[in-house]
Amino acid sequence: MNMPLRNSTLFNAAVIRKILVRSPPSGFATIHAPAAPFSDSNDSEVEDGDAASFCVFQDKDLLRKSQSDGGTGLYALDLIQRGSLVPDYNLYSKLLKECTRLGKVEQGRIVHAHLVDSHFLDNHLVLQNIIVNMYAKCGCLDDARRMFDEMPTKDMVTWTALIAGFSQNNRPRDALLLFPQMLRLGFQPNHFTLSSLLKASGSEHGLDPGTQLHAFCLKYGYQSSVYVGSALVDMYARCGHMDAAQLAFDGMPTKSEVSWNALISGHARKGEGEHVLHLLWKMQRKNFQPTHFTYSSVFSACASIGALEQGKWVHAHMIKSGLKLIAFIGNTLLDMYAKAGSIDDAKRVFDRLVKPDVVSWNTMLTGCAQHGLGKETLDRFEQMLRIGIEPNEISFLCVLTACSHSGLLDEGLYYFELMKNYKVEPDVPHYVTFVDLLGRVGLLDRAERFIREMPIEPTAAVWGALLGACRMHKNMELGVYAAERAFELDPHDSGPRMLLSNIYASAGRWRDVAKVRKMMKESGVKKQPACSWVEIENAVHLFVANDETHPQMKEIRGKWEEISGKIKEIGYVPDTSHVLLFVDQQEREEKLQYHSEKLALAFALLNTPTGSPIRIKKNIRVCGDCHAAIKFVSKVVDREIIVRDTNRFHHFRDGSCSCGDYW
DNA sequence: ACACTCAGAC
Repeated sequence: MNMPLRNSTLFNAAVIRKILVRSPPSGFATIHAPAAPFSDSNDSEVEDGDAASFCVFQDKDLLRKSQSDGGTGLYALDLIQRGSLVPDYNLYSKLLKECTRLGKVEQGRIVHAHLVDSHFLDNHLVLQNIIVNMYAKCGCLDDARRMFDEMPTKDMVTWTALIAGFSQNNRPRDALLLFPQMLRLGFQPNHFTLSSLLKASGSEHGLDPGTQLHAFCLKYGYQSSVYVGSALVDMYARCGHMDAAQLAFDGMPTKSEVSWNALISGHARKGEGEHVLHLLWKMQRKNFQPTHFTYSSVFSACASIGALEQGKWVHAHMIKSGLKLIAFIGNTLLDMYAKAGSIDDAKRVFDRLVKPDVVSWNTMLTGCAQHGLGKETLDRFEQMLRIGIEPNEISFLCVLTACSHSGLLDEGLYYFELMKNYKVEPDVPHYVTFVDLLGRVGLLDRAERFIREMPIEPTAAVWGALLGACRMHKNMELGVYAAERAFELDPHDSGPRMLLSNIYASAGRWRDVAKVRKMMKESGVKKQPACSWVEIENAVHLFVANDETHPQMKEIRGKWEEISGKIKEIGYVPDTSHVLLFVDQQEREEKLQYHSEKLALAFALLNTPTGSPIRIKKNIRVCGDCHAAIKFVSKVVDREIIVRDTNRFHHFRDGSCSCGDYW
């Protein structure tokens, strides 16, 4: 007799029996009615599943009664147990499928136990498969595996259910390892299996498994399946091979929204905002409706290039299309507004989320921290704890970043300690941020000691943080030491060398500057070219230092000269220590004048209405001279100027900056 | 009768 789980320790039989034989809940009349089905809500992510699960009961009366136990169907099981409801395959499978859909494993376990007890499961491959699938979908992979192992006969569905479980629950290795086993036993993968396996082979292990699977698909002709095709597109995109992804996409005989989304999200991950917007437009022209996935990718693409206007436009488009603002997409929308420079819009989106999750909170915290709202970040974090949202490592990283950006030493110390209470292990980024905090407030020696006493090996980034602090406080000796440590650990990063040459430059040690530059050249380290961009009327304009190529360059230079004259009148003195060149004072000043952010600013002043805020994005940190200049400009033109650099936002208004000259 | 592909915070 085949009773896979009868004696397994998976279930506490006593407990289950107790639940099964308990008397039906009383007082139906006092049970409050479920939420009105048509209540107006922005967020429809509220599980409507409880209502749906009632449909397993044909009997209206039974349906109403079953609501009393939350619609889980336990009441039905009671009836089965008492013999007043005769179970059949249909009822069992519907119950199990509902449990799967709603993620209610505990209820599913009870149904499972019941099936075991009643011997209904014996030799019933299909039901067994449904159970494997239920555990796998609910993330109980050990249970799924156990069930799988105990099944004397399996078919492709069994294998696929387990493989899909692993690949959907972030265990790609386990999914891929099943493939050879399956082949060895003579099972031939079909398009169900292959799409799951392809999903599991995105990036993590390089291109190898993916291409092998691709060969498999070709051999058996499965590449024409929409599922397999989309999974192929996604796999190549995740491995960073967008050309191969495009090829796979073009080769699909029939496409779906999912195929488009896989392609779009690939480009979005690469930060190719323009192209993503182009694809969104193209997708619609081909009569495919953008879905939540599509918009989510598009918003994150807009976030990465800081395209606020285009993002807003897409947002409006989404609203018009009738898609609701569910948490799924709300988080990326929130992130887009925060990253594109409008923290107020971000807050508005956050306030409208009905069920903000950890990710929503973290996104909001990051936004506040990056906009220099240190106190607010901490307040929100405390609020999050009060509400009972469990903070994770990213939450703490946000909090530490906020402390660092706002120079809140005591708070930083407190939260670093607090991590223990929430069983969050500090990782490299936390150490980097903490060193940054100590360094900024001038505790350089303490920062160094902290690095030495770290329980994990410091990385180049950790030393880099100390180096940055040394630059700020002009401590050359320690700076050089930190730079050397950083070089050792990561010879390919140009960051530490740039910082070091900055330190030398600000001390006027031009010889050393030259030495570092020579080193960089010899080791083949390439400095990332600095650029700034502004978005004006749905177009992004990009500038590099001393740019000559922009069609409006003459006017731009003219504008800057005019502004530059005005700010000098009210006290701006060019700080030429940021120009690392062996040139005379005059020439240095000239080079400085046309840093990319200044060009972008002049361009924006020329092309935007008076009084409107100006948003500039930059791919490296804003230099000290530009920072000083922009402060004066904000006063002279009486406008808010928002600059996003790699780390944070600077809000310039009326001659000062939100970062408190501290970045 | 059961199984598959597409978002997000650092």
